[in-house]
Amino acid sequence: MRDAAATKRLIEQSALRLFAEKGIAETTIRDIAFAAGVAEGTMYRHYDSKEELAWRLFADNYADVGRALHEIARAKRTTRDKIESMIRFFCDEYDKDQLRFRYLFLARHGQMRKVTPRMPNPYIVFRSVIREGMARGEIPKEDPDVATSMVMGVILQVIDSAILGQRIRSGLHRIADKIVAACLRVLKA
Amino acid sequence: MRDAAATKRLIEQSALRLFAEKGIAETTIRDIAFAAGVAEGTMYRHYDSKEELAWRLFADNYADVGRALHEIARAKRTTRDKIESMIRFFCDEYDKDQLRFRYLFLARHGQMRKVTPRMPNPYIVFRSVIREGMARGEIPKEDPDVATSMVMGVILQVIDSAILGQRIRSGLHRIADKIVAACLRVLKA
Amino acid sequence: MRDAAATKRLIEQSALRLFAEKGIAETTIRDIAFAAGVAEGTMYRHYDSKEELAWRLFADNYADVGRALHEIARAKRTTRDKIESMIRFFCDEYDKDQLRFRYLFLARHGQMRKVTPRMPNPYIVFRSVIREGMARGEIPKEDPDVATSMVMGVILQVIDSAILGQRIRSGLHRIADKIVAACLRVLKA
Amino acid sequence: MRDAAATKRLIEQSALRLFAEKGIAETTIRDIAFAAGVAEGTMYRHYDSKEELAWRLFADNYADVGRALHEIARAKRTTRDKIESMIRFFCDEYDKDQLRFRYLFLARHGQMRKVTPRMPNPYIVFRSVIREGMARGEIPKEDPDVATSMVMGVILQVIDSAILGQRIRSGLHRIADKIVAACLRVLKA
DNA sequence: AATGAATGAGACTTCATTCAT
DNA sequence: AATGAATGAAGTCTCATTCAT
Repeated sequence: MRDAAATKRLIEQSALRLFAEKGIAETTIRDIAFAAGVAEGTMYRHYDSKEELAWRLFADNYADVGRALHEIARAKRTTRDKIESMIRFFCDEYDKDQLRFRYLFLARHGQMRKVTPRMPNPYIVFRSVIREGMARGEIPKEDPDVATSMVMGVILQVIDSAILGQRIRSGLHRIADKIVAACLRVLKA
Repeated sequence: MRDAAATKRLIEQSALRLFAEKGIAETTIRDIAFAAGVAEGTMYRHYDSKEELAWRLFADNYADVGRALHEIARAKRTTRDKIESMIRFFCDEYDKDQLRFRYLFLARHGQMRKVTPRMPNPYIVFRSVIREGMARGEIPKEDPDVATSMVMGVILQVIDSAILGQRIRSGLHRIADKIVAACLRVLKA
Repeated sequence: MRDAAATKRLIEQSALRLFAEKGIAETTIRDIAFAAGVAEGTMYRHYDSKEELAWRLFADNYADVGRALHEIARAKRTTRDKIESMIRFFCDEYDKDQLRFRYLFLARHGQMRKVTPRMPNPYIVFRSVIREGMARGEIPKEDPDVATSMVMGVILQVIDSAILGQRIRSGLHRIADKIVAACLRVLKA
Repeated sequence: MRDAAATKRLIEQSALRLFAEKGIAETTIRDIAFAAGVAEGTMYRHYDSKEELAWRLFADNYADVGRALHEIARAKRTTRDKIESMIRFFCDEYDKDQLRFRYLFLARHGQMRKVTPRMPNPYIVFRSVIREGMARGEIPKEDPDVATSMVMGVILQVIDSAILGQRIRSGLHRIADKIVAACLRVLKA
């Protein structure tokens, strides 16, 4: 037997890269197959459709990040420490695997409507940390969704600039401190 | 002979709405024509292609926002006032015409690579205001691109949450104060 | 404008012929388009899918035959006359337009499950004539579905032999008398 | 090494059922393999292609019926007895194994062109019985192909109604008498 | 200036068949 | 003898674009 799992992984890697670079609609099955070095029909042994492939790539990675953030937050005591380690995680992951983030960003608007509240979710994790911080008095009370959005905005937009523009070129670890500090100021933590 | 300008406007409105709601690739010429109440071929009287239509809709709106921000910034003296009025402008505009912003957001990743540095550009305006503030000593010095990204992140992500999730439902004018304050804290202004 | 109705008719004629000659599954859209002298995409302006085309071709012709039989039966008084004129109609129509019948026969097993009881239906017309004859005492009573099936069998199988084998070559009008007589014997009318 | 013959039988049973229920073109190798509980490639150990499988399933069953009818006809003296026992055989077989008949019916139009005159053939058997009856003066003379078609029509259409519609639900043995009587009337035997 | 029927390239997808194991 | 992953030809269908009216 050939190794089906290896082939699947190959397809996923190629698809993730092409989707992230060109967009989902702009990437054809043929592109993916060619990049993965398999036949066009091979994808369909692993996914029902291109749409499903795009969704799985989004959902799995999105949930993975959500789960990882959850663990990270649990491992720390204070809200400040939680926020800090979560942000550092983002920066590290981005540095390690830009494509993954690039894809999550790009696909966000299109795939978000399929996200169910049940799925592990980075936004939710951030919000619960912030809410808890407010409840404990470590952060001044205010609308948690607004606060969460602003904090995530700081992080994500820096990443976005790194992705999109040639604005930010260096690895994010070099500016992680600044991001952390800015976020804490946003929260008045 | 009918009023060509009116037809064009009709097409643009319909296209903007559909692009913003479903995405560019997911919207067909037929969809647009049907929504505008014109024939399928009519768009080609006014634009060379669907791609050009999407681009013009993006570029014109993007430049409009850039120009408006530029004017607003010029009208104020201090960096704090500039930032504040620019953010209020964003919030007001979003409240007035969500579709336009939704489209600018959605199309961003796909169209951004075509943006030339020459075009009036919201990011550039923000950055020059921030740079100037640093030069004048109103804001502590640091990497202006990082600072600009963080500030824009705060604003844009709040809008994004308003667009995407059911996180933020009210008009943005109600939370404009908070956004302004947070941005100023980010800048330590 | 080009004449859409004429194009549609062209497509239908070509499709009917090819379906009847080769079978539905064995006929490709390309075959149909080529035979009709139009582009492959043109069919889709008139039908949503090949399946729908096959169904419409079946359902419309099937209902047409049903309606015609209904009129023919109404125009006669006695059961014998009704049966006779219906059978002659079958023979005449087959002689005039073999393809139509060939297709109805061929597609029967595949399409029949989609036939709703509401549609005009040759079988139903025959059965109601036979039932009425039984009620009036012109035909001995028995299970009307069995009687109807047997009568239709006589007619249809002769047509089938004409279609399939090279068993029966002449026009059916030459043996219409025999078919009529046999059917009346079957019914003991 | 497993029992190849058993595997083959399993494949044939599954294929016959699926072909009869859904049609040949609508049944995939994967469907058959799944139903038979074997791997997709296994069919190719026993048949060269799906087409061959469909053909063998048709031809073997068709010839079997032809051979059986031949034996049955030989065992009787008078034409009436021959016809009667042949029809009862049809009814019994249908009651015993509907799938087989269903498949023979369904595949008829598609496979018939491959039938060679050499093969044992139900139609031929019927015709020779009828011809012989005419020669012996037991049946009035007329075109034997027309007569054969009409007789087979009576039988087959009753079976068809049993297959297709919900017209005839009971076992055919209950109406075998009626079918026999009707066929003899058709032949004026 | 507009229409909308027609086009046809190219996308997605299916599936009979092959082949390494 | 069987497996099931992989193939790739061939099919269906979409849709931006063209063009006769």
